[in-house]
Amino acid sequence: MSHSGARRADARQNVDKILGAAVACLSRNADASVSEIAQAAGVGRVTLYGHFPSREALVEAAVMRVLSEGEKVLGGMDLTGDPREALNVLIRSSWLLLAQATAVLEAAQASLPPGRLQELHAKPAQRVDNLIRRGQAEGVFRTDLPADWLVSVLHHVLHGAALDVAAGRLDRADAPHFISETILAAYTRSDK
Amino acid sequence: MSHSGARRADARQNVDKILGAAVACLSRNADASVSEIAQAAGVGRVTLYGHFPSREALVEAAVMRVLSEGEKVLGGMDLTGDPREALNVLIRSSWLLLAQATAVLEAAQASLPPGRLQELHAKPAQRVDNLIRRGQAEGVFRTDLPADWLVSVLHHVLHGAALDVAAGRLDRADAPHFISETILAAYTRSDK
DNA sequence: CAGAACTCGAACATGCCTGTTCGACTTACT
DNA sequence: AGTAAGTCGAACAGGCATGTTCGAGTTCTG
Repeated sequence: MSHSGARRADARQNVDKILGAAVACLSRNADASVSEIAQAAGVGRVTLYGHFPSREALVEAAVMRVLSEGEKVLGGMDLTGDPREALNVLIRSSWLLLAQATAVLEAAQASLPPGRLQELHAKPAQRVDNLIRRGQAEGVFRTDLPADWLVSVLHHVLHGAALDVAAGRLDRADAPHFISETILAAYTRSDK
Repeated sequence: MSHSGARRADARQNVDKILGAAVACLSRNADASVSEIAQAAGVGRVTLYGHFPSREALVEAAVMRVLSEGEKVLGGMDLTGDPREALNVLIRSSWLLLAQATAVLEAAQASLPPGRLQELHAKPAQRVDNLIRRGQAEGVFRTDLPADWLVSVLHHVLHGAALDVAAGRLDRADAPHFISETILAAYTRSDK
C-alpha cells in the first residue's frame, strides 16, 4: 500500500482538519476568510492553497463533506413507521448536523455558481421531503399547507435554533426537545 | 418656512430614496456595498457620503427607519383581545415589514457595535414578546416551551418566508396565510 | 540516512470596498 | 436672474482578501 501517494499520512490529516475548520467557520460566518479558516485549522494559508486551488473549491469540498456526513446519518436511519416518530427521531439525532448543513449550504450559496448547489443538495433534501409527504398522505400531517412550505419551516427553525445556540440565547441541550415539539405542533392543524 | 434649511426639497427626497434603497438592498444582501445602494437609489456615491458620513451611519439610519416604521404599525394596532386573533392580525398586516426588519437587523449586526443593536431593537421586540407572554398566561398558547423560544420561532419563520419569497420559492400572496397558520399551530400543544 | 513530500512565513500582484478631495455642472429658492 | 446648495464623475489613499511565488525548514518514507 504505497503506490498511489507518498506522504499521505499527515497530508490527508491536514485536509481533514481544514475541512472541519471550514465547516465550523462557515457555519458561524458565511463569508469567513481563507486566512481565518486556515488559522482555525492550525495550518498555514499556503498549505491550504496547496490542497485546494481556490476558495470556491474549498467551499465546495466543505459542502460535499457535510453532505456525505448527512447521507451517512440519514442513510442508516429508519424513517419508516409513524411519520411523527420518524420526524422526531430524525430531529433529535441529527439536528446539529442538519442545522450545520443548512448553514454551510447558505454560505455556499454566496460563493458557488447558482445551479451547482441544488444539484448536490438534491438527494438529502429529497429524503426529508419524502418523509413529510408520506406523513401528509397518511393523514398524520396537515395537508392545508403545501409540503414545500413545511420543509422550509423545518429548514428555518433548525437554522434559527443553531444561530440561537451560537449566540448563547438557547441552551444546546434544550434545542432538540424545543425543535421537535415545535415542528410536530406546526405540522398539525391548530383548531379542529 | 424658509429659515431652517435651504434646498431641502430634493435633498431630503434623496435621503429618503437612499434609505429606501438601503433597506431593500440590505434585506437581500447583508453586506451590500455602498456603491450598490447608491446605484439602487439612483444617486452618485459621493452624494450618499454627503448625507451619511460612513457606511455604519447609513446602516444605523436604515435600522432606525425600519424600526420607526415598525413602531408606526405596531403602535396603531390593537393587540388586546384574543391573543390568537391579535397574533393573526399582526402577522397578516405586517409580515413583510417584520421580515424586512429582521433582515436589516441581522445585516446591521455585522456592521454595528454589538450592544448598539439590541438597544434600539428593545422596545418593538418587547411588544411581540408581551403578546406571547400574555397568550401563555391566559392559557391560549402553550407553556411547555419558554416564551423566548416562541418569539425566536416567529422571528425565524418570518425571515425564512421572506428569503423564500425573494428566491421565488414562495408566492408573496401565500406567505401571510402560511405563516399565520404555521405559527398558530406551533404555539399550541400538538397532542393532548 | 537520504531524498522526496510537505509545510510555512514573507512578500508580491490584483481587485474590491471604503472614505475623501477636486472641479464642473445642474437645480432649487428668493 | 443670481446665488448658494446640491449633485456628479473621476481620481486618489488606505485597508483587507484572494491567489501566487520563493526559499528555507521540517518530517514522513524507503
